[in-house]
Amino acid sequence: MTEETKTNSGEEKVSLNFIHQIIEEELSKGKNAGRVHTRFPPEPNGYLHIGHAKSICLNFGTAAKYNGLANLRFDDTNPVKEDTEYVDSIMEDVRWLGFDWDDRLFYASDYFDQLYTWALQIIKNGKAYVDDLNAEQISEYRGTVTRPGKESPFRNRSVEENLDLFTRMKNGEFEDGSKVLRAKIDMAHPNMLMRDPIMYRIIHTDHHRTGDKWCIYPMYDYAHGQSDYLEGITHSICTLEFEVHRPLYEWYLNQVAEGEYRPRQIEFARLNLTYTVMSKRKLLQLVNENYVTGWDDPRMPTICGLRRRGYTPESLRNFAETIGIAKRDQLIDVALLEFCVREDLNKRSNRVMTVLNPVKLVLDNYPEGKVEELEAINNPEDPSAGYRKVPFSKELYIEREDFMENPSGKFFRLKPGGEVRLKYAYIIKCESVNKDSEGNITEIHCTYQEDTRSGMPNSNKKVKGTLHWVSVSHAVPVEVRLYDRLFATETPEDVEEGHDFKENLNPDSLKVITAFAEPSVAATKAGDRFQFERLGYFCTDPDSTPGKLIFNRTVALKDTWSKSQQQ
RNA sequence: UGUCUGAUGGUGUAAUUGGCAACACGUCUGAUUCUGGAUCAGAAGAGUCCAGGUUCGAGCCCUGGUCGGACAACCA
Repeated sequence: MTEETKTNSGEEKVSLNFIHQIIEEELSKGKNAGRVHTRFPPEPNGYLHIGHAKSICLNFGTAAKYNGLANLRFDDTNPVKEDTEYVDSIMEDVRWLGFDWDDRLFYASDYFDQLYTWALQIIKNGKAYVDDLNAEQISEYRGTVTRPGKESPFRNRSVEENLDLFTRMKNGEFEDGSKVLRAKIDMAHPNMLMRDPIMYRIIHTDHHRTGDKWCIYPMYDYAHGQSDYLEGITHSICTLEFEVHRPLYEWYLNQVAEGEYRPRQIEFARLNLTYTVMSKRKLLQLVNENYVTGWDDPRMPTICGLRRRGYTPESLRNFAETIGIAKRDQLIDVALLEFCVREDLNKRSNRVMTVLNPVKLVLDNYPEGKVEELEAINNPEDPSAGYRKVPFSKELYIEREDFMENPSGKFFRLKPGGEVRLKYAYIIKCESVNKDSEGNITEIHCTYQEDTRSGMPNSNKKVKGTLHWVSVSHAVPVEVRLYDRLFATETPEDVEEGHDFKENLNPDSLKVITAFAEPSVAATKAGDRFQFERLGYFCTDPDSTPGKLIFNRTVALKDTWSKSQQQ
């Protein structure tokens, strides 16, 4: 918890992240007339992931905290990479996370006319020129980090010639790559980005919004700050890799902005998670090469993947709040994310009994054909969730792992001669087991004590273990997709020369099994969330149909028993 | 090598004009429990990258190092 820490007196001691400290300092000086306005500016060229969620929470959260506004703006300045498919998914994801931009939906492409006009003005001021050098030459002329660049032979064209050439670029007279508009700054600048950066390039490609109206498109650096300026953004929050861009951001602004007001760029550290990759390029590779089923594969760190996995928006927002905002590189243990979902799901999801790896258990002294409808609590954390009935009969399934023939002392589930409680039902005692020719247990035979049923006089009797179960004749076979971490190593992107991050994929990241669920799940619809008692949190997959129910494991329950067994 | 930037328990984030290094996760005890979950109580774990300096007092200020990250696309 970073933003609020309770003191003993119960008052809130406020501890601000560095961005909020900056804002409060500015506010106290009356900067921007107390206005706080942020924006989330994705390029619509891919799906949003949990790193974006951090940024969304920061931008929208900051605006909300200071009674300000947050815009959604698509940074769509490169038509060859962008598509409306992504625009739609991004809007869906931001909304799903619980944020709203009201009527403040913008596109950098909304500003193409204004940007063009400003470019003309910058040319007139002698601060930009049309360069005929090709890409290779430009890169050559730019020099290196240790060696200054040299000026292009076209750098000193007259304003008139530049104006003429730029207009003709816009009119489509030149081919892609034949000319660019560059800012005239300093070819020897220690910051490479300031060595006459490109403002416009020629791309004869239809834009997903402006169609064929333009064949010249502004570069990120030229478009971004001006877009911020046009929208009245006060704090332009971005990730650390843009730190080097800040002088350029400010340079462009100073070419066109009037008056006092300037948006301010502030950078924070992007999110890295253990056992996952976050780079768009690598995620795309996983999709294209079919290592996952798509962008919304429940193992993906994308927002749509996490949604399908069963994560809640609340858990993601809480996660973002918990990890905080700072400038040092962060590698967050994915276990913290898992903690955040469990914490949320524990409070909100109804319990249900499902047996994943069944073994048959027969109650020898229970009447043949008898069925009892036992009352089960839907959610012990939420009394208002009520009760349901679960059928109980002579033949049941329990988890194979819940029985051991020769257990160690610490095992307090079912063992020969031992007693356990069947949840909501009776205390039973193991009498014998049947095995097949290979020695595998096929049936466990038990006796039950009638007066130990939940709620009955002798039900207080103490036993160490309580098992979940499902009645064989009432069980609903369901498909369960057991998801685990996609990668087997903590930092899958760290690979030695000649190796590929995909070698670090976890071969067991998905196991599909058929399980037996209690009949109450029959009415489930996609997106429903459950706790399968003693196993974990699961949600109904969109592939699920009434005839074939499919559940995804969101995350297993915290399991100190199996952890202690592994050691 | 240039510029920018950062360094606080295992992880992440705090520490207000310099004043007992705190919170969460994780770990370990114990209590409780019809989920080996949850809940409750408690404990261990850093002396703040290093070396100097200023000061009654430095995580914070100063000087010099060390180590990490970002940047050399007509991507964003």
